Amino acid sequence: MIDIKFLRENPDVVRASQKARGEDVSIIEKALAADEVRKVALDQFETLRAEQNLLSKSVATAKGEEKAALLDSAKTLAAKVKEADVKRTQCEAEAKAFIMQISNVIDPQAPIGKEEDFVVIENVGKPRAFDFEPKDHVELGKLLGAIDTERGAKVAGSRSYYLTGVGAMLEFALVNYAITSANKAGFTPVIPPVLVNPAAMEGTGFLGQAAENVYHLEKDDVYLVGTSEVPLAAMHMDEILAAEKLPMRYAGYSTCFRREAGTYGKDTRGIIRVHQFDKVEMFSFCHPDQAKEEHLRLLQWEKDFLNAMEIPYRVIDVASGDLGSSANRKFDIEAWIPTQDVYREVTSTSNCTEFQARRLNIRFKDKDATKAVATLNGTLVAIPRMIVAILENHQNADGTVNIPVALQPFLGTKRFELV
RNA sequence: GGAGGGCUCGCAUAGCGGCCGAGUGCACCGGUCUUGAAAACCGGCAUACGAAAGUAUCGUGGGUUCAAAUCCCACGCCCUCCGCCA
Repeated sequence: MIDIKFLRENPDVVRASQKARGEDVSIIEKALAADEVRKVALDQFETLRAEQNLLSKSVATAKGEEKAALLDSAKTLAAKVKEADVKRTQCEAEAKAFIMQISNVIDPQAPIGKEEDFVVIENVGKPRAFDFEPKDHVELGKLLGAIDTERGAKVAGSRSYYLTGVGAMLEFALVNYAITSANKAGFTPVIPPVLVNPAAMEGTGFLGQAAENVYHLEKDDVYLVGTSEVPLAAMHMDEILAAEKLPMRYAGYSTCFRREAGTYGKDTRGIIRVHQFDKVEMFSFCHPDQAKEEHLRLLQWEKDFLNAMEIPYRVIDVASGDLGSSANRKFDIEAWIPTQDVYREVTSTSNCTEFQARRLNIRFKDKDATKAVATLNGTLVAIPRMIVAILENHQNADGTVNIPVALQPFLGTKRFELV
């Protein structure tokens, strides 16, 4: 949710932001108008209510006929108050509905444009030159006994898979390495709930346009999270955090569930796009003035991870049109996938400034006031995509795969052998 | 799944339908006193919107009433017991 005061004072900035995102600009006039109507309705209600409170008090002390007369006028006033109250509630809901539709104001430094208008910030490492025909991760996964997509489909449908043998071990190694390094960097490791209530989902902004990609368990009205960002952000919902404790950083390990609606035919082979996967996610609550720096720190931790995995990648500054509604800037890291001959997104970090915290009502006390904190998130490792990158980039001609040095202690070997 | 009990300002509690946005204790902050501290004493201590007046908030939502923390209904959460269970 954007700051209504900011909107009132800087409608042009918000308008420009909406436009850059390719989103509805007219919503701003509607929101401002509805806000005016809301204020009038609120004022009318409050005036009547004040009158009623006053009158009610005099009823208490009055006696006899005087009391009867007062009661009479109090009754008619009560009806008016009720009417005004209904109207106020209505106007408030309308105004809020408009305001909630407005996305976060983009960072002026974010590139303007559509999905393809991202800016490459840097390239790290060089795509490997193979002196043999590289196999894709599906084939390698079979040879190593690591990935079984056929049985995944048999048992759970498309976009499902089994990680077996070294595939399962590789997940444990990746998670261990990720959590261990995050812990060293000062993150509190967290295993959050993956089944959350509507308030958590709504507050983190996943019930808007993103709703169709979320699994909902109707009978119990709970949701399966698509990322641990949801339970991590909602962890401090309705709390006032101690200013001196900021930034508060958490590394959450959880399963993520995604319906992948509307992606038929996209990445159907392998485990690039799946309904269920595990992920270690970084989440930070920080002072709004620190958000930009914190965002770069999250990006650096992501790069450290990719570097440790010895995988060539590039960092892109995501264009305005491709930002999530809560983010004001987003950096993606894309790993080189040899058999696709392209860079594919493996991690992503977003600066949500105070946008998300305002919805979730997460604040801190400043000298002069209680204000919303800034929230930021970033992927440390999303398992399937990292497995794809490792298998494909570190494969040998015979189908064996070399293990990055950083993971060797967790796996007790330097190479995955054929089964 | 069944049976009970509870949800009030950081914590613990008080609260007759009007004098309750709400008392008390603890904690916390400021001051007096003290070489310093403790104790004692004095004062301050919920949040949001608003320039202010004011309005709203006693788990949440509805209802009764001129008037609800207080009465009624529904839901949520917590606790205890029984059943089931990794």
